[in-house]
Formats: sequence, C-alpha cells, structure tokens
Amino acid sequence: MAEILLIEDDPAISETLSNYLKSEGYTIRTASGQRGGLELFRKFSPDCILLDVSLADGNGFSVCSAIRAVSETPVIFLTASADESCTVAGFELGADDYISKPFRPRELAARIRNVLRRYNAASKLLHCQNLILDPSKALVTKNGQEIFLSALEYRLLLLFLSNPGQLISRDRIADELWTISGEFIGDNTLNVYMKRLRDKIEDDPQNPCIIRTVRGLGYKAAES
Amino acid sequence: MAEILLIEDDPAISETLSNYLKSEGYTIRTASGQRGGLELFRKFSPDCILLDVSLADGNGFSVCSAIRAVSETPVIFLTASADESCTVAGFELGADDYISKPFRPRELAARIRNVLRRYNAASKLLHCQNLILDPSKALVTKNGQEIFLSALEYRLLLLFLSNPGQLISRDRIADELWTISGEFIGDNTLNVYMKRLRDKIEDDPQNPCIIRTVRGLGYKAAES
DNA sequence: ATGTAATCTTACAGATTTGTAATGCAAAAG
DNA sequence: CTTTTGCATTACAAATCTGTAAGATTACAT
Repeated sequence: MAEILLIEDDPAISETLSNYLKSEGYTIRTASGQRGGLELFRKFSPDCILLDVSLADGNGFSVCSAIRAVSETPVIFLTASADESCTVAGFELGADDYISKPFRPRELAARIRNVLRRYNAASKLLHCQNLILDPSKALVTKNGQEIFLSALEYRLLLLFLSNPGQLISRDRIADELWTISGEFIGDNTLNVYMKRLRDKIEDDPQNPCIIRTVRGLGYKAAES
Repeated sequence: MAEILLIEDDPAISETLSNYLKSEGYTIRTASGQRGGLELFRKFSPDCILLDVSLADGNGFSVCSAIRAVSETPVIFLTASADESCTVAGFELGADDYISKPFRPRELAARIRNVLRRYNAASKLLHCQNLILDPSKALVTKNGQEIFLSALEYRLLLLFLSNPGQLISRDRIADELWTISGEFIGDNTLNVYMKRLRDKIEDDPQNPCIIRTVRGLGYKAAES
C-alpha cells in the first residue's frame, strides 16, 4: 500500500489524521516541521505528501517548492484558513490539491486516492504477463531480461500493450505502423511481423499467450 | 487557449461563470443538461469539463461516467451541497476535482489550471524546436514528416527530449543505452551515434540546435 | 604558436532488419 | 469430403543498423 508523509505542526491534528489514514491502510510517516519533513522525504520517497501551510520553522510553501525542484510526488496542502490567495499560491507552486480545515476524513481519503491514481497512471509501465514495456526508455524486458526489438517490432508491441484486451484489426495495425509514412506493404507482411515479434516475446511462440489471433478479425493482447 | 465545457442547470450561475472564465482567456461552451452536454462533448472535444451535480434531465454523475467511458478529459464537479458522500462518489467515478459552492473565482481558475497542467503533462508529446516525439506511438516527426530512427537512435533522442535543457554526461548516456544489457562499447561509439542522430534530426547537422555539445561535460538538448 | 585532449567525420565489415515470395496448415464454407 | 480462406512459417535478397578503426577537426591550455 502507499506511503504517505504528513508534515503538520499541530500534534493533535497530526495524530488524528495519522490514525485515520493508518486505518485506511496507508503507511504514515510524520514530521512537525520543514527540516524534518524534507529529511523524511529524501529518506523514504513517499508516494504522497500532506503538507500543512503553517509550520513552526517556516511555511509549507517553501517545502512544496523544495520538493517540486526534485520530484513530481503529489503534494496536498492542508490549511486552517480558507483564504483564496493561499489556495491559488499553493496551486501555482505545483500542488496537486488544497484542502481547508475542518477536514472531513472520507473526503480527504478520496482526494488522496485521486492524486495517487493520477500519479500512478502517469508513470505507466505497460505490463502483460511477464513482459514489461517502459515507454519512457523504449525498453522491453521479460523476467528482468532485456528483449531487443527492432523499431517496427517495438511499435507493434506498443500498439498492443496500449490497448490490452482489445481486438485490433489487421487494417488498423497496418495504418498505425505504415501509412503515416505513406508506404504500402504487401498483404502478408504483417503475418511475418507477428511471427517475428512472437518469437521474441512469447514463452512458446507456437501457442502465443500475450498476443492471440482472432481469426477473420485481427489480434488481441492479453488483459494484463 | 483551452476550451472548457460548462454543464450547468442554473442559467444565472452559468452566465456568471461563463463570463468570468472568458475573461480569463478560455473558450467556453455551455449546456444546461445531460443530453446537450454530452453532445457538445462529442462535437468539440473540450480540454476540461465543469459539471454541475444536479441537472434538469438527470445528474452529473451519469454524465461523468459516460465521459470516462470514452475519454480521460479532466472533469471538475461543481455542487451546491458540500455533502461528503457526494464528493467521495464524484472521485470514485474518476472526477479530477470537486468544488462546492459558493465558488471563489480565483480558486476555481487555479483548480482548472491545475487539472489542465496535469492532463497536458500526462499526454506528453515531447517537443523540441520543430521536432515532435510521440512516446505512445514511438513516432518522430519534423514538420509533419516522419523521421525513421533505429531502435538505439530512438532511445538516444528519447533520453534527450525527456530531459530538456539538462546537461547529460557521456557516461550517463552510455549507461542508459547499453549497460542494461550488460554490454560495453568502445569509447567513441557514442560520437558516431550522435553524428547519425544529428544527421537525421537537425536542419544543419554541422551547427546542431536541438542537441548541443558541451565540451568536456556531455550534451544538452534545447529547452523546447 | 604549439601540443593535447575532446569531439567530429568518414569508412568499413558483420549482423540485423525489412519486405516479398513461396509453401504449409488449419479452420470455416460449400 | 473437398475447397477456400486466413494465417503461419520458411527462405531470401536488399537495405539498414551496429560497432570499430582511423584520421580530421576543434577547443583549450601552455
């Protein structure tokens, strides 16, 4: 489960929130000030940060700036004041949400889930069976072993893993891979590419599990 | 500038919001109900949707579901009630934010900017000068013309465009491109790759603008 | 100016990719 | 059962990719 860093000045609020979020299944680390907060951030790389605006040794805004300088980790501001310019300032610094006290616990939990969902969706590795494709590095691995794919094989796999469980017609594949460059390719060229790709990614290319044939319609990647 | 679809029952609120957001530079389209709202959504593909929970012909939740079924376009719920279970329900349906009346205009604008910022960051095409790299299709184009890159050339370019304006050392490049597979390559192999990539992507490979050399330190991609 | 180190450029083979053609095979249609 | 259709498989040249070597050029220090 996700790990949350709570940076909060007031010990009473800190404990209340901390207990509630633990009951929701999160791992919580708490700090009462800027210095300790940033230290825990560097040490544990939490998945989300709850940040009080008013801290003993500074304010939450500078903490948020410091975090944003090195990371996109979601930051949710907590504040006693519902002051509009504070809210605006918080978002300008790159915060992901801004919640005014009094906190309603279920809403807080929903907003935490919301930022985590988006954050996880953003850093998307594409999985399928024991295969992992990392679009940010154009890297394909299976059981930790790199698989070398040619440019077109990579595109073909990317197309399938981007649409898991979805039937993709032969025409659509041909379009996505070739028609941007205006070329036209022979009728069974795609068959050959499927074979080559399967030989590289499937455990048993004769009985493909990752990309299955749907006779007469196209191909379909496994759900996950 | 971004285009916003406002789906709101109450004509007075609709007009007030609409005028304010226009003054902020957005293009606004308004609908008063579910049916009209979804029609405008399909017709104009707005960048963001402001969605009142209570509508004449249904409620905002079903509209949100319908939108989420086909798109990740950001949805911000607007509501008169500050009811906590409504808020939670909204987020469960995949909403991006949930704002209770009375709306403070500057905060609303800040929250809109926030969801737009994240949404744009998520569907990230990587730009640099007149060059565009689409990681979701592994496609590189320049002035609309496709550029054919080999697997390694693509990775090399991806590395640079993912870190615009940032100096990248030769060692780091060698690590990112080769050491995952455990291979070691000759000392000037990277020089050759840089040359090949530049020949393909730069207008004038002799005077590279997209990736510049920083002698003794490495290479650096232009900011944008 | 001269020397040195860093980077660029060219050239070259071996490996791989790319597209086509020919053949094989199995599921659906007749 | 036979034929047809759709996909799989194999084999093959042309093109391209990949890494290295050798020499040219450039920027910097002395």
